[in-house]
Amino acid sequence: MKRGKKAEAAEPASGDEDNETATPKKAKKGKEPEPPILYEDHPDVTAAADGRKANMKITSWNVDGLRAWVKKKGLEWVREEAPDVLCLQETKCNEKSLPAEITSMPEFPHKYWLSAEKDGYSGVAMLCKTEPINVTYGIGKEEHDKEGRVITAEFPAFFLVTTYVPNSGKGLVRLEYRKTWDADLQAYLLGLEESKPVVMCGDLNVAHQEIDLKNPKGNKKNAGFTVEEREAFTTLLAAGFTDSFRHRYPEQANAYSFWTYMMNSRSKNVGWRLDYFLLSEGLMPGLCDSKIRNQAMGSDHCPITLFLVV
Amino acid sequence: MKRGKKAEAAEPASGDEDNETATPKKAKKGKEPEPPILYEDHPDVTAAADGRKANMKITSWNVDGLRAWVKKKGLEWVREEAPDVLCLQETKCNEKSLPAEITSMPEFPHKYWLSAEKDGYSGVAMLCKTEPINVTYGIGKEEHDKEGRVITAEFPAFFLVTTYVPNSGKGLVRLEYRKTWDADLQAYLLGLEESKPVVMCGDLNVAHQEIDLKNPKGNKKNAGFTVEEREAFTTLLAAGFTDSFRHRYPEQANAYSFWTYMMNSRSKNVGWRLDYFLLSEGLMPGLCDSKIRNQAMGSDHCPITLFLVV
DNA sequence: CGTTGAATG
DNA sequence: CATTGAACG
Repeated sequence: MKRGKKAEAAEPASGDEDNETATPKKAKKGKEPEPPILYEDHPDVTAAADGRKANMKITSWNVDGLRAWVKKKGLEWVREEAPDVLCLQETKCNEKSLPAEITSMPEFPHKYWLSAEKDGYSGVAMLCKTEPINVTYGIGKEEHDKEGRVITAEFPAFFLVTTYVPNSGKGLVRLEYRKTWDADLQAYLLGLEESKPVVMCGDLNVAHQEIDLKNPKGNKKNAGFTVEEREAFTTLLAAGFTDSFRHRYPEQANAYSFWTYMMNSRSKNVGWRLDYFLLSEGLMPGLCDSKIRNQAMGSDHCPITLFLVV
Repeated sequence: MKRGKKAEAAEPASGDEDNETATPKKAKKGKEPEPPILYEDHPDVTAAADGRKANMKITSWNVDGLRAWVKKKGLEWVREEAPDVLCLQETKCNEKSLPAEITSMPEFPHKYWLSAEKDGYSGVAMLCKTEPINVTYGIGKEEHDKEGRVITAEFPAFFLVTTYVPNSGKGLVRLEYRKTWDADLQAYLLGLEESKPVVMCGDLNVAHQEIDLKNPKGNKKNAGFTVEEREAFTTLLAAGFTDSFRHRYPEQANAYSFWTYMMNSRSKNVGWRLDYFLLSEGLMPGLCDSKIRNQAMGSDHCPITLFLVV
């Protein structure tokens, strides 16, 4: 496996995780600038606790419109990052309209696309350096599958599932649908796990705990931070999945992967952590690092990257 | 009255109109570049045949979206042109969304806006240096007036009507409505004329004769060059109006005011003359010049300018 | 605030 | 080909 420059320059894991996970002193006055996000300054950890080197680098990014994101040089960042697998959400692009810059990308000879019935809505993609054993689309329920939200790739040691979870909408108009989705997705993942461990990544459209968004108090009635969405996430973790970022950085505040375009939220780091890598129990010993690439621009989400040994 | 630099630099009318109206030799081979449009190189004529100097300069422009046109520096051209009255069509903007650049323009202290019921559709405006005696909106028929297509300003010596005539649509789906419109507009104009002569300007959405568009043969079934639209225009002229440009330049070919954005039509001068100043009989002795400003960019139409003595 | 297709021209 | 508001986020 080839890895990107940053990964190759990184030192192996060395017991310095305590520093990385230290919570910076919280600014008490509302208008003061937030403390820097220290974990981002740390080099990627590319070996597991047992010393094995990562052999799988996976990046996930909600691109909020693939065509605009390509124009904004999203692919140049991807080339630098050089993951083995690139998972994209909210492509909003059917296969016939894909820009040549991405369909012809030689770094990823194996490309999988899924779009919604409705044009310009939802849509996910997975691009791979090495060919998966098998690739499937959707989760086997027409109600969900017409929205183009899930691609599953089977690799020798695990399933990789990328998903764009339905937004519950303004006024929570789609929260009921979302609850059906959450139950059906969990059932799907547990089904997969009967044969192999699973990595699930993507825009899960929920901030799990108060630490996962800037303004928890004001958002308890808003899509992405309702009790229902948060509890479904808790239930999924209880069923055997681990939130890899939070596992690595249990106390890290101000670490977000989404900022609304409105009100200059990103420059003020008023954000949400909505993008995740969840890992089955069996994969946890191989977890090297789980990072949020909050400097990468081109969407209202930033990419996240997982380093894994399998 | 203040006039623009170009107008003040122009010599008075001097009997050289024959040169201005000479038809350039027509290129016979289809792919050869069209001859230059000679009349455009001539200075504006700012006096009438009887020697009186123009005291009214009126510009009309279909801006195809006022907000985009402002961003494309349409107003800078207007400042250079410095007309006494500026008539705009297809503003596609309700009054609350007007850019400050135009609502605050000191050159035109008197501004009149009309938009369609449907947002982002149709809409006309009239901006004046001096205040009209009276201004009215529409032509008194609800069916037409909800589309925001006519503003009438009464000046001491004449009515000025600016209009955006309904397009008959792809497949002529709206030709029947257009025929109603053409009849009703003519009735409206003749009603005005009973008290004062009339100048009507705007996007009339018809090329009158074969000379008025590049490809007459191919457009006989298309909106803007159907027999019905052309005959309605002929009927209007027969009722006492004169096409001021064609009167001044009776043989001038390749003189267009509209080019579709498609197929690089403008760079090839594959266009239509759709924008007009029509004058009542009584105003004809005061006609100085009627020009097509085909160098002005910012829309798929270019502006036209009338010089008049009243 | 920003992306997308639909309507309109 | 270009502008606009609607849907969605």
